[in-house]
Amino acid sequence: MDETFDLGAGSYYSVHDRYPVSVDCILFSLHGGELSVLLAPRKFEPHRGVPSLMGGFVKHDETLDEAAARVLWELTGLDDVYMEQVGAFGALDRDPGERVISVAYFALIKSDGVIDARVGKYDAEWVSVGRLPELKFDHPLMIERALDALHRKVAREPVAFNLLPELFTLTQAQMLYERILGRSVDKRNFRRQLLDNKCIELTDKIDKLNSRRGAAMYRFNRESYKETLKFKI
Amino acid sequence: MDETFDLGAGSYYSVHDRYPVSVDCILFSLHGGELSVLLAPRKFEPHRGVPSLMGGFVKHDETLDEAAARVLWELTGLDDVYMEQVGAFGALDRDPGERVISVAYFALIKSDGVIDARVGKYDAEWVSVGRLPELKFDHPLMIERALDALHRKVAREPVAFNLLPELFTLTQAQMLYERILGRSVDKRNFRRQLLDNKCIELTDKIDKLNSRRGAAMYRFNRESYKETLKFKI
DNA sequence: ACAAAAGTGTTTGGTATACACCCATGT
DNA sequence: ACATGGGTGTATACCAAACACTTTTGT
Repeated sequence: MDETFDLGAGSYYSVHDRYPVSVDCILFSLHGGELSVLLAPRKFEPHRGVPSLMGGFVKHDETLDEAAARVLWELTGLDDVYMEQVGAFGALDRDPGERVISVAYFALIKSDGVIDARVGKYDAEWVSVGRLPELKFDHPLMIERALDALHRKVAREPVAFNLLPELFTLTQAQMLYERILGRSVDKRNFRRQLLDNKCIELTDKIDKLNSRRGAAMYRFNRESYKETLKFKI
Repeated sequence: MDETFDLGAGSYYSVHDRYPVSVDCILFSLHGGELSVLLAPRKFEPHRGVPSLMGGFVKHDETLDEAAARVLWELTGLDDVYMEQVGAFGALDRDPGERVISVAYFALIKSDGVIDARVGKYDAEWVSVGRLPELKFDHPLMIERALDALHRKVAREPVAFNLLPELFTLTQAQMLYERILGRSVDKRNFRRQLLDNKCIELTDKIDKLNSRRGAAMYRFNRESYKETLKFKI
C-alpha cells in the first residue's frame, strides 16, 4: 500500500526483494548475405552447450548501457558500436536457476569481418534470423522484440549503415535493407532515396570483387544527413 | 571474462550484485484540455513532499508488467488499463539512497473522471506536460522517453482512444491528437481519416454539453479496426 | 438575431511505386 | 561474344494537405 511510495526512502530499501540484473545482447550483422545474430554455446548449466545470446550480470559500478557495452566488448573486442536498449524482461520463470531480471540490447556490427579472435574462443557463430535454432529462456521473445525495434528504427533513421563496412556499394546497401525489411525493394527507387537524402557520399574507390564492371563505393555521412533530416525507406 | 556467460548458471548467481528493482508509472490523461501526467508528493525522504511519479518495488512473485499494474491499481483503483513498457533505467546515481534499477511504464487513463478516491488520499494531481515542475531522480528523462514512445505509438496504432471516455465526440478526439502530437490538425482531414479507417462507430448519443447544436458521439471499435489494419495520422 | 460549435468536398502537390533497357568489363 | 552485375528516367497512382462555408440551436 504505502509501500508503493517507498521508492528512494533510504532505510526502506532493505525490505525489498533484490535480483541479479543481467543484460542480454542481440548482435546483428550481415553475414553471408543474411541478417544474422551471433549465438554462442552456453558454458554453464542449465542448457550447457546450447546456442544462446550473450549475457552478463550488471555490476554495481556500471550502468545498464555500460554493462551491455562491456559484454559486447568481452565477446568481440569491439567498442564504439551502435547499441540500443530493447527493453526489460522480467517473467518469473525466465531463468530456471533463479529469478533474474534482464535488459535486452541490440547491437549493429559492421560486416567488416574484423571480429576479434575472442569470438572464436567462445565458438560463437552467426546464425541467420531466418534459421534460428530453438532457443532457451525468453531469448526468442527478445530477438523478436529486437527485430521489431530494428525495423522501426531503420525506417526512420539511417542506422542500418552501422551494419555495412566503412565503404560499401549501393547494391550491398540495398541487400541489407531487403534483409532487414524482409521484402525486396526497387533498385532505382532505393538508389534515388539514398542519394536524394544526402546521407551517403561517393568515394573514388571501386569495388571490383562482385562484378566485372565494378561498383562505385560510398561512405555514410552523418553530417550531411543531419542537414536534411528526412529519411524514409 | 568467462563470467560473461554465467547467466543462468545456478550456483554462480550468488556472486553477482543484486538490486532492488522498481517500476515507475507515467500516467497520461487528458485533463482540462491538456495532456497531463499524474504526480503525487513523495511520502518519504529523500525529497519528501516533492511531486513525483508513482513507483513501487517489484516483488518476488510478480512480473514487471504485474508490478506496474499493481502500482497503478494501488493508486487509482483501475485495472484493465492500457500500459506499455518504456524501458529500463539504470544510471548509477539515479536514486540517491541506493542503487535501484527502475523500469518505466506509461499508462493511458480514460478521462471519465472515474479515478478512485485513493488518488485524493495521495494528494495526487494531474499536471500538464507543458507545465511540469522540476522533478527529482531521472523522472524528467522517463517522462521524455514516455512521450516519445507515446508519439510513435499513436501515429501507428489507435491507442489514443484509451485516453478518451467510452463515448466521445470527434472534436474531443481531435483535441486529444493535437495535444499528443503537439500540433494542430485539419478538422476535415482528421475526421475523414478516422471514419475511413473504420476504427470508430457512430452511436445514437448526442453530446449537448459543449455546443448548442450538439455533437454526435462515437465509440472506438477495436474489431472493425483490426479488419482494415491501417492507421496513420 | 446572433453566437458558438458541428458538420461537410474538392483541389492540389508531393511522394511512393511500377517499370526496362543500356553500360562496362573480365573471361 | 557473351555473361554478369552496375547504372539510369519517366509515367502513374495514391495519399496528405490546404482550404471556407453552411447547419443547428440555446440564449
